[in-house]
Amino acid sequence: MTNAQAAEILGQIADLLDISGANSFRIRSYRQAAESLGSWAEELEEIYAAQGLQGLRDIPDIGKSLAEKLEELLTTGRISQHQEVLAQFPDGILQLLQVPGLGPRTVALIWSELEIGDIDELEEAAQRQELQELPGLGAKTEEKILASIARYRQGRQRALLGEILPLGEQLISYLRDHPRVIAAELAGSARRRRATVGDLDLLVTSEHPEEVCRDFAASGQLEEVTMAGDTKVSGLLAEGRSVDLRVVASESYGSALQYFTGSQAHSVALRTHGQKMGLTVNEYGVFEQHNDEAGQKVAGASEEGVYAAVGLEWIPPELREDRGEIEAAAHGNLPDLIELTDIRSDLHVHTTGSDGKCSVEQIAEACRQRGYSYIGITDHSPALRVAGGLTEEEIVAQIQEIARLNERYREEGIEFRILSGLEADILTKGRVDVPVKAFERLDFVLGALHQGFSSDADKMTQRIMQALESGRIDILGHPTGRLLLQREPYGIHLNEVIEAAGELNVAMEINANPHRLDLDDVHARFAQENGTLLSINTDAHEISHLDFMQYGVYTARRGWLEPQSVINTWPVGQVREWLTKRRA
DNA sequence: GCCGTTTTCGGCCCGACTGTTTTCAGTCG
Repeated sequence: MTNAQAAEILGQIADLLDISGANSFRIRSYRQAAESLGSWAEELEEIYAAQGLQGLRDIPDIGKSLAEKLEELLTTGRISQHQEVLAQFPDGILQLLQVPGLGPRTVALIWSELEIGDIDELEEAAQRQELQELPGLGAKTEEKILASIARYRQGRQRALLGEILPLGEQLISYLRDHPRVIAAELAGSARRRRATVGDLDLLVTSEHPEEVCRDFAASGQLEEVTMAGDTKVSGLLAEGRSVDLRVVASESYGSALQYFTGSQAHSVALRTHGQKMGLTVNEYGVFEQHNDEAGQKVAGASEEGVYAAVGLEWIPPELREDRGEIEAAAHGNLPDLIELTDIRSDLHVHTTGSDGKCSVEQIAEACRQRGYSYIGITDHSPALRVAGGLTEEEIVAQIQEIARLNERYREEGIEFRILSGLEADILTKGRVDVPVKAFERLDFVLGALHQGFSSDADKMTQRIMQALESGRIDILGHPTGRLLLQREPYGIHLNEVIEAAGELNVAMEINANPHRLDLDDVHARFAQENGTLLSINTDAHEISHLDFMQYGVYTARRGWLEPQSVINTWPVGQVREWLTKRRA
């Protein structure tokens, strides 16, 4: 039972209680608990094993009642209340809530009146125009529901940050060029740099909002315009992504930016924090409260001003998930977050030696142009034949080639070094696929799993542990094997692995490929808190992939990482020292 | 159902938009 699975069950209870019309604050408790669990790094099973019920209660938003329900879940594999509320409705009812525009009240209505319990039935009823007969629904709502169903079926609900961020930046750049636009900024989860993004939120300030809206709607930037008002335009990109543009006045720009950046949980926490100080925070500004009446406006034009008005340092968007950032900002304890410019190297790079597209020299040169001072070449090991794994002789030959290149850099007075590495397969039983002679001459080894993903969590964990304990691995690459929106992480006891890596002085990778981002933010943070080192690498197979580094850094920032926790922000001498000490 | 700078009861973020209404409920972010 993972935390994510437990969170899913609490979320389902919340949804079902919502449909059955339960007390809204009770429902919210389940939602908040689910959210809290979803971003809690320590596994429930471990917490419960070590500290019992009290340990569960120490998790934010888990009180007596929910702790007992989680205990039931951990010991019996189910929550009886969950089964009970599930039994009240047909199986497809939760899916109905996924249709945009359909909320719990409407779902409850169509279930009680028409016994509609899944999307197919809903679509048929809408086509027969039965929905518009219901109280509170009309022909227009019915049409909207049909359109929503079509969109729901059309595709993925979220997209990779790596796909959507460039699109968003292109739109922002268009808006900034508009003569009537004073400022434009990407908001929403894209600004928070979440690994996946639902839709794009664009925020603009202008003295002539209607002109900006009109021009944006007519610009052809959007494939389809679904709503065009005087301060708001909504539409779809060719890729099917929905886009919302909002135009606000300058004096509210900071508040609006804060509000549209979210997360919702962060905004709620911020407003609650403001309330305690007698201040009302909304998207127009921060206002003094006088007996329920809105009073003097004290901030709103800039985001910094909004946070300052409620006694907080400005909080970087990546941290705005209600994971303790407000308390940290109140005490001046926000982390000194890593930045892209802190990165001095990339320690996971492929060449034509295995399955890469360019030579050692070419990729080294590209890294040098990006301002790095060293890189680590890590082609695949012999066992990974499908990816052109190097033989022992080829590894030795590559080491010699790298030595020659380094010699040339020295002669030419260029401050740049190439480290000889290997992406070694972690085989069954934890054997690390690195030939003995090669191991002695390699600067470092990045270990990774490429097969046998389906074995159970205990076995997988043991396999990784053995590999770590062998001393043959300096960095553990893409630790969970997840592929965003495609493949779940393989079942391992990740925290045990992170703790073991900390003890054995092995660095955990944040693989910066936008499909992976593995470790994720939550576990990266756990690693740093545990004193485990990290390494942000692109796993580049061609030169353009080196630009993935930004996504790794975003993930690291979302995990509260400071530069000193990340080995490839260190000078090459420090990395070499670390490697030498490790091997000793 | 959670929680405490209004601590063990009584609150719980806040506003816009839409559609179906004639004063409001539902949904969204």
